[in-house]
Amino acid sequence: MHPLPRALQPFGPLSDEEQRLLEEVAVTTQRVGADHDLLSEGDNPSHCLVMLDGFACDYRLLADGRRQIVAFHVPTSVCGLPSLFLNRLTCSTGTLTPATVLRVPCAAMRACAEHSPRLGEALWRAALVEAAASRAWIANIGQRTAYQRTANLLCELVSRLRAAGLADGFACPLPLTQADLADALGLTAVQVNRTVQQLRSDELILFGGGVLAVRNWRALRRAGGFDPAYLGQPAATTRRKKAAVAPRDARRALREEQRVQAQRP
Amino acid sequence: MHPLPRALQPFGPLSDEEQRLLEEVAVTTQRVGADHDLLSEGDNPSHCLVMLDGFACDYRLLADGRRQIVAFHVPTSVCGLPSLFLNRLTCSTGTLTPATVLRVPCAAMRACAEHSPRLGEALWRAALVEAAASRAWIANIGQRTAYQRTANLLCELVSRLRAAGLADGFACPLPLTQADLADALGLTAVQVNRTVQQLRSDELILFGGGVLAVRNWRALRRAGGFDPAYLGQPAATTRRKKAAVAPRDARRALREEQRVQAQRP
DNA sequence: CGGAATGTTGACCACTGTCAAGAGCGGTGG
DNA sequence: CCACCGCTCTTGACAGTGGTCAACATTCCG
Repeated sequence: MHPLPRALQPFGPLSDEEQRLLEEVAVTTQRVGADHDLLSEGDNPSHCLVMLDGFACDYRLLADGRRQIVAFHVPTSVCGLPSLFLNRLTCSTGTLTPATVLRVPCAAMRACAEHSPRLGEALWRAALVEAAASRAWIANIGQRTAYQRTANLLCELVSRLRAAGLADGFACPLPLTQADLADALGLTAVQVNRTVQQLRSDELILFGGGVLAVRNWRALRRAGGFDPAYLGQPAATTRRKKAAVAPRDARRALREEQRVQAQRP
Repeated sequence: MHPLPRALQPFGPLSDEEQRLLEEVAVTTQRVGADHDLLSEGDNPSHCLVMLDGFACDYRLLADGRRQIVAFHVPTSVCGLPSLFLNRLTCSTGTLTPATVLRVPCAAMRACAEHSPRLGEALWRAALVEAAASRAWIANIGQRTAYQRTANLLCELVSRLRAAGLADGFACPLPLTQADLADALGLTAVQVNRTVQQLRSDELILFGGGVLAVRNWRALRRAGGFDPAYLGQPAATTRRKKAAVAPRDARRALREEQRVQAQRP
């Protein structure tokens, strides 16, 4: 199947005609090397992109040169959706490995969306799922320890690579350096190194040579508190119904409970 | 002006007819108390919301009861855009103070967007600006110290409240507890307390009694490395053109430069 | 065969979390 | 009117996660 309709398919079924429409829109591909900026903060790009091959990320550079990666792009990901309707990007997109991308003119993409509502909805869902992932990313960095964070991120990457059909079971290509992971996790490369070693010695993963293999998926998920719901994939497990308690009360009750249990012995 | 068109106006000019359309769609308001969930993770709500009065936030609860706030909603904010096209929310929205909200049926909102492309684009921009804010939030939490983070968040809040017309110069209502800020910043309440005190003693802010007053806007902005571009507001200052250097090279060069400077004395 | 990028390790320490207690303040009910 | 209660803010002591710095090992590539 053509890469553009395939990239949007997870976000809503498309008719044959809609697929053909998309195929006509996206015709130019581009090969770029590693560490190459595909989209730059402040630009007003005329194209958005589909990753055909290679890995990329969205990142923001701080004044002191530190880099925060805010999203990863794996093959089949659509990048640059903000440029469809905003005239100034607020974060950059760069490759992490050599990559091949499909360039899709924004104007044509918008025209398609206006012409076919279902296609427009698919684009909406793609953007909203990405936004949901960002919010999950915030919670990951804001609340979890290095070990938990790393486990969680690896879970996300494996899930997405599996969904993209790039994994062999729970093993997948993951040509990211530990420094890349560090910039994504808000940690230093040294700390990521130690954390990865611990994940290895806990027999949760194998990671090296551009390949990640999960040895114990359940344990890795639990370690990272990973819930795939935000990826837009149907949850594999049954969701437990949340108690209908006001949030602050719930937390208070929980703390109370823990205090009581602590007094128990 | 009616609150719904006013909420969307910053994201694209609307014709009189489009404004009237929106007024007809949004007719029911709702008063709720503090700490009340407006939208819950896992739900498929039939309405999205416009904040008329009061403060709210989007948050995710972790398994251990910790809360990460991923976005604040101030009066005039639109909440719940994801429910327009996703059938399962992945984060909750709850009030932080008593609040009044306008309930907008999702189906009607979608119909409006389909009927009027300009209106649809305004919705797109609203969602994309929110997504951009999430990414900035990630960078804030991932890379900055408590002091910088807090300064940055306060800058964002003041900017948005000013844009909403709720500020008097650089003073604005901000009825958030230090615990709320802590949950937003990925810090503890104790640490936020100490940080706020430092911001006060540095004569950057006054904060208390539900009011925030910025005493030194430039210094606060510098302290937080705040760049308002992502809020969709035209940047107040001239943007400096970024050097056309590959990111990794740029960082390497920067580190090199710092090392050299460190050797200087 | 070098040289650069990446991964690994150790020593040290600072920022931030944790725990605990107390102060101030406003609301509520007797 | 006052006492009480809960929430928020504040402060101190202490601990620990993770950062910094620096060196070395290893792999990859031209």
